[in-house]
Amino acid sequence: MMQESGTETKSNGSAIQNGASGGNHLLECSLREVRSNGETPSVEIGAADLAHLQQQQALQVARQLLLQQQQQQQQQQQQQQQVSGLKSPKRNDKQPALQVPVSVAMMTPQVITPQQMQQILQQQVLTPQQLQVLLQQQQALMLQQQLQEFYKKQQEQLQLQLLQQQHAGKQPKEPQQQQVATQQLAFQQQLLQMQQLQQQHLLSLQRQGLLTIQPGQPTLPLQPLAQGMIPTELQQLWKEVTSSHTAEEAASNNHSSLDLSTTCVSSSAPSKTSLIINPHASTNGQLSVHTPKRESLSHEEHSHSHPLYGHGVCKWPGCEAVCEDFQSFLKHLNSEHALDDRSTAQCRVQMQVVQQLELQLAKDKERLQAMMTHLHVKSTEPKATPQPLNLVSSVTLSKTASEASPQSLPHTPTTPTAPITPVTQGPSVITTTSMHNVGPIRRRYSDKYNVPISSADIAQNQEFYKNAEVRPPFTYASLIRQAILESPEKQLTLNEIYNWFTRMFAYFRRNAATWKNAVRHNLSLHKCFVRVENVKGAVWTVDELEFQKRRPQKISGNPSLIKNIQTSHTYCTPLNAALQASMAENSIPLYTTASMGNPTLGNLASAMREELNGAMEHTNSNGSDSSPGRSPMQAMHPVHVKEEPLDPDENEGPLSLVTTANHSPDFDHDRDYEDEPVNEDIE
DNA sequence: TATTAAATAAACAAAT
DNA sequence: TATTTGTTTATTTAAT
Repeated sequence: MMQESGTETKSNGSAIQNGASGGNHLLECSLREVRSNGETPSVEIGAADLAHLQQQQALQVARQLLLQQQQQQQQQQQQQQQVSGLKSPKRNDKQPALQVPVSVAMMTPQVITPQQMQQILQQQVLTPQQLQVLLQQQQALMLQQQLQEFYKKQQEQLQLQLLQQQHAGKQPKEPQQQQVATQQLAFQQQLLQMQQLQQQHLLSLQRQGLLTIQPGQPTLPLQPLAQGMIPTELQQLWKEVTSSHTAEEAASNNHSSLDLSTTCVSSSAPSKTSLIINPHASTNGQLSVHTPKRESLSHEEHSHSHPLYGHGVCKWPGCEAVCEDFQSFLKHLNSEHALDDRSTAQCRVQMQVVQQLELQLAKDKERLQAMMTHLHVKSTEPKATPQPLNLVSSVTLSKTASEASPQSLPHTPTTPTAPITPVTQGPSVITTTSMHNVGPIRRRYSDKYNVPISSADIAQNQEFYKNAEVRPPFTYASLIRQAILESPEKQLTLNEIYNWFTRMFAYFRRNAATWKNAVRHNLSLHKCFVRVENVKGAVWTVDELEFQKRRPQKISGNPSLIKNIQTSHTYCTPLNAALQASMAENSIPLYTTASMGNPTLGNLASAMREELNGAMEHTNSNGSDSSPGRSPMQAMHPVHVKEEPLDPDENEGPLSLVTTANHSPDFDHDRDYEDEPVNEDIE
């Protein structure tokens, strides 16, 4: 099982390399896709033959396009020398389109002439961000134009072929037209993939130091990316972008360019819109939010924390020249990485690198989302396995499962733009510690301090555990406490606790005798649970002080974890805000103590506080002072944390559920499972 | 390796 | 009497 997942990860991680070297595979995949989608059995020529033919044609045409493009560029250069500023008014037309989301600008696609571009650059009316947007737009436009041209030719050829077929086989027309469309799609895919492969190949070569891009190389594979602009313009653009910004700005800059360029390449889905700059890119906020900062720009003064300079080394890709100080670095930068074709090409390569990474990340995110959704859905389906579903094994299986079974989730291609934040990898639900659990689970889940828990996780996890028969990674004590704290009066009868368990966790809808016994055992065992005689019987309450006494488990060997904890500790207030926002986002009713007497958010905060306190105690444990009360959290909810020696009985282990189970929409409707006989099926 | 916490199982008693 | 509730002990497992 682990091996499976391991290899999965591995193959994912090396996707870029695979992409670089496995071009045929990619093409085959796309062709297979196309075939499966649009195969028309009535055509005499085999689909494979056609595809092969088309592939060759596509290659030829692509080569022609490259040559034409170079010729065009030369012509443009000549024109540029002849004409000056004739079309300069368009510059003003273009500017607002840049400030507006890119997609708007793309609605009236216009290729800016090199002259215009030069003027824009010279007069510096645009911010570097805008310039880069412009750059991307131009590339996309040119690419689109060329593709259109390409499609025209392909269509002509196809029609010729089809005519021949008609004469030969008298096939009905409709399927053939469909085929034409399908083939066009295939061509589009092929061309894009070819470009992608070219770039990847070049990238890998360059990375290995096997290739140095020389200016003016006639068949430079990078050329297609720089379509529509002469290298000098690109360089100027890039100079604007790179030299006039702080590291931070440069980072966001990169990001925007990345989004845009990603769109050009990420068109594995053969849609025309994929050639247009993705609206998603403009919604990232990077593009429109930026305000012009030209006034304050003096290039060298800006920040010695140059993104291309660090630890005395030039971080230009493939350079690593040692520069003693920032000044020498700047000299080096200007001399070695001046505005030439090589630097420009390297910039493009870097952009490709980033965009590939982004692409990969997006894919993996989508995959994760699908996995989560799959598990969620799966749990509602009749299950073949009598054993409680093990989360990790499910996750491990989910990929193969989703691949194998068509009934698995609908993949949503629009996921990247969906409001659902992809679940943050790591500490939340899926923990490697929950492995191997089959049947009675003895495993303890010590991910108690694997905070921070993202609010999205919380919402998702809650629903997840509600529907998936996955054992929650929380101790019984934590769960019981949570159940009690969620109740309006902070007290529950045993039966109500049972009901909460079954309501909130699908896992506890079976093996009732076992877990109920455990619940009772925990209630009796832990001092933090206080039995109170009531009119209608006995109820259980939580003694928070006792609960706080629990000895937190040690955090060891994961500084990043501790760091995270500290971070979230510090920013717990924003965290709460984010939490609310997220819950609103996810349409989860937000119960507050004030509004409904339900302490959901308060509990959540307190739960987090507890976890954080515990964590902080331990991060400070080498010192004498655990000082748990000084945190902002504590300021909000002053709870003392005793530091006396602890009774093992009071120790509580893995927690952090509190956050999970808190936002149940039907959270205070005890009726859900109240009268239902709990499945006592398997014993 | 020893210790500890948690899960699990089970015996038992009291209350319902 | 049967079931539920509550307590306690023992054992196993995993983490530290």
